[in-house]
Amino acid sequence: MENDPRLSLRLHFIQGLTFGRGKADLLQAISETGSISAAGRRLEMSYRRAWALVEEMNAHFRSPLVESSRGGAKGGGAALTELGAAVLADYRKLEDMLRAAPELDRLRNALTDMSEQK
Amino acid sequence: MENDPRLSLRLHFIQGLTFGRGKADLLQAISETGSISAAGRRLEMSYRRAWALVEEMNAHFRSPLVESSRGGAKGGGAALTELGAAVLADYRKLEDMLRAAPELDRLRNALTDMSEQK
DNA sequence: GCTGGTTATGTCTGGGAAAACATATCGGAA
DNA sequence: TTCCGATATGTTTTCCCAGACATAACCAGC
Repeated sequence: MENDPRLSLRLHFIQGLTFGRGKADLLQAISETGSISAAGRRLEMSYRRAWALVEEMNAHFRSPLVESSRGGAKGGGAALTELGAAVLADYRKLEDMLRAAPELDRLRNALTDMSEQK
Repeated sequence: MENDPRLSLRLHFIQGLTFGRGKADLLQAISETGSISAAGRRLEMSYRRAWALVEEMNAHFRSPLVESSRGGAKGGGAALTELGAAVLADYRKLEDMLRAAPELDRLRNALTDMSEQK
């Protein structure tokens, strides 16, 4: 009952900001692991990249989606802000809505059957 | 009543196939102009690119979305197949559904106000 | 048998994004 | 005061895709 690997939804707003499955999964992984680096490992992306995505999100939203702290016993950590959690939830809602749409099934059925291809 | 320039929806299926605003607009332009090259001009993309997109779509769907003919008085032309029209219509439906969703408004409102930026 | 506009492809190259690599910094705990 | 794991960035390298350019094939009509 994990996320449907066959589909992802990318929203493209003006001025180049996009928000899609990658950022949503990253937010979720951060909220579940408590750190950017652990989230990066889970999603098999470099810390560099995960951090860059977080920075991009924080910059494009009215207030940060992720807040982080350095140092300490565990080296630091990160967590979703209230807005971060809300954005993630809204995105998942849109995903669910899409997944439930009959038009999506029709589109899928129109695709070539890839089950036997590499 | 034109398409919302602030938003675009990209569906990403397995094996690298994506279907988003660009391909949808191209299909629509082909159906309205009757040729790939005219559609490309309208959308300000090279014929090379427009044709490549058509080829990609035709390859990934069970049957072609666009059928074309060469030569003749007008040099040739292209038109949507029944499936092509159906795919386009379904995609627009999904767009509309998304646009009407309250979650999308919430996401937009959470973005930084870009009205005063370059 | 030319003409013209279109479809259909091949090739080359520059730029930009992603990955790889490298540090610097932080601070609680032991 | 040393250590560790995490945050925070700078720099370099790789690589792929987009666009530019070029050319062939097609065919109704004149």
